[in-house]
Amino acid sequence: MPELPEVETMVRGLRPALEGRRIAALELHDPTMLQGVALDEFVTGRAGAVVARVGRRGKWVVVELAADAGIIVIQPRMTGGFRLVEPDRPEHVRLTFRLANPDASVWYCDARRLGRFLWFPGPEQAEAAFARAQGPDALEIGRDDLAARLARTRRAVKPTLLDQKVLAGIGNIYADEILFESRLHPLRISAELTPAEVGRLHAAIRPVLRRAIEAEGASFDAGYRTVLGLEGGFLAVNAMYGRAGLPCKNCGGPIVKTKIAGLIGRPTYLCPKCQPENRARGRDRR
DNA sequence: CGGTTACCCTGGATGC
DNA sequence: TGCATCCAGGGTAACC
Repeated sequence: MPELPEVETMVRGLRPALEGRRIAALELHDPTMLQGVALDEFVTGRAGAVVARVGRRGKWVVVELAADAGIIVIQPRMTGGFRLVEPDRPEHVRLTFRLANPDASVWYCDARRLGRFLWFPGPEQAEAAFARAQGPDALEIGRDDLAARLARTRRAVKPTLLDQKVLAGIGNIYADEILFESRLHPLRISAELTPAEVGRLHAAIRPVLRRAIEAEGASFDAGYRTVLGLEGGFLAVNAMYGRAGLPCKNCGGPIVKTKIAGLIGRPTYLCPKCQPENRARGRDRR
């Protein structure tokens, strides 16, 4: 579920609960979700550590510990999220941060268990892992950098936006919002976008993500919630996702839900009129 | 290298 | 009502 705005909302909610606090114990309820470090080392080595900082890297949550206790990375993937305040222990808890003085628990919950926990002994190792998996953050990438990365591939532009190595943070919901905002068809060839089109695309990314962060993310069904268990409000104000058959906010025509090549089975929402597949004056119209 | 596909999981919604 | 099927915000590995 969580894309950049949802993860950013989680991180903002986690900071006051975790930063400066001592972890009395880490409880890992599903060891198969831990990667790259032995269960025993992960758990025993973190007991007593103090959380120095909580941050975000693309769609990953980064928990930096003080005094050489290393860096915990949590990838929520599809159904992961955190809970701070619940009347009872929430469902599907996979990792618990137990805090002392005063006693408190921060729960990581993940119905489908697709999420992953990583641990790195220091910033160098964490940086190396980030660099291996992710390009620049979608909120920070410059226009020229984006242009160069698009020029490098003949993939369709939507799969390129979803490739975390190109830029980090955009997922299936926000890719559609961004492409609509920039009036680009998701199947346009990345390397064939004109400088003006790349400019529109770049100009759309930050405002769309910022708007979603203000709304505290996008919630539907029993999926993503804030750390307080509240729904994010983005799907009440968005333009595309989940709006098949409803009027396009630009032209009033019906929004189409479809599947496109290059993505496994994920839905794509677009307005065929506002996001034409062929460039208006293109000569290679088929 | 670039691109495609299977697969990891489970719960909720939909269809018969 | 009960059961089968489909669907989902992500990411990796294997393959062509």
